[in-house]
Amino acid sequence: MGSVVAQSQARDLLKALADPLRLQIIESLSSGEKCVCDLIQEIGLAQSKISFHLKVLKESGLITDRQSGRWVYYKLDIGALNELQLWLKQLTQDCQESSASCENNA
Amino acid sequence: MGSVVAQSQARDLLKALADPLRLQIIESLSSGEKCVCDLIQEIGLAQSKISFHLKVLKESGLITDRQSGRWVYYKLDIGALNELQLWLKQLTQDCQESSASCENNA
DNA sequence: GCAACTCATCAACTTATTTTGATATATCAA
DNA sequence: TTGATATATCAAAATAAGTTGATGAGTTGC
Repeated sequence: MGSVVAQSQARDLLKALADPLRLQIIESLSSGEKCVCDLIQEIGLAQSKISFHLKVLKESGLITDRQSGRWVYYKLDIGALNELQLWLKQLTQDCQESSASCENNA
Repeated sequence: MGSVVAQSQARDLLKALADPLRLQIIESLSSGEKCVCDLIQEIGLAQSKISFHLKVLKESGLITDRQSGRWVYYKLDIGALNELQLWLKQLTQDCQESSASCENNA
């Protein structure tokens, strides 16, 4: 109901995460900052493809970049991940507050 | 790294959530169980459209349905939301464990 | 300067997703 | 049974997203 985390923000983050290749990148970056070349090697796909998805992730705010010489390093932005966590937490709370209206099949 | 929550599961949930209309439905259902007719009224869109997205959400496991007479009621499945929360939590933990490799711009 | 290297970008193409409008199925009430 | 209501489904059209291969821009070492 009274969402603290904007739906539009959550939507952008979710959309950015909703791609298998981008998830791979995200999970790879969870073990530390990497340059594009590292990601290309690790994931084993065309450079333009990786760059395309890095751009999407960057625009969503999930990752940040930093240039050093010829290399560009990317890392996760924990703030964005926290926003999403918060949004989810709210959702489950709202749900539980509204008279047992949530199923639990976990 | 050693992910407890499968990436593939997270991906399915993220993909299902990554649509503005489906997010609207999800947020609407966070205030309680609703029939399709309620959602149509609330959201103000074509029935086939709503039904289409309900199906996607149901297939992802985010919602469950129950028929009662001519009506079909949908509700959130908190278990799925918890899975996603867990996945996110792991991600941020992995990130923080790997030597301050995460940016915080929140 | 020049060549090699890292990465970004772009246009054309391919693929996936969503929307639309129509029709089908099931339930109920009369 | 008939007619109305609620929802699902489907094929076609529209839109969006991802891929590909090529080119461009900045950086470095020679």
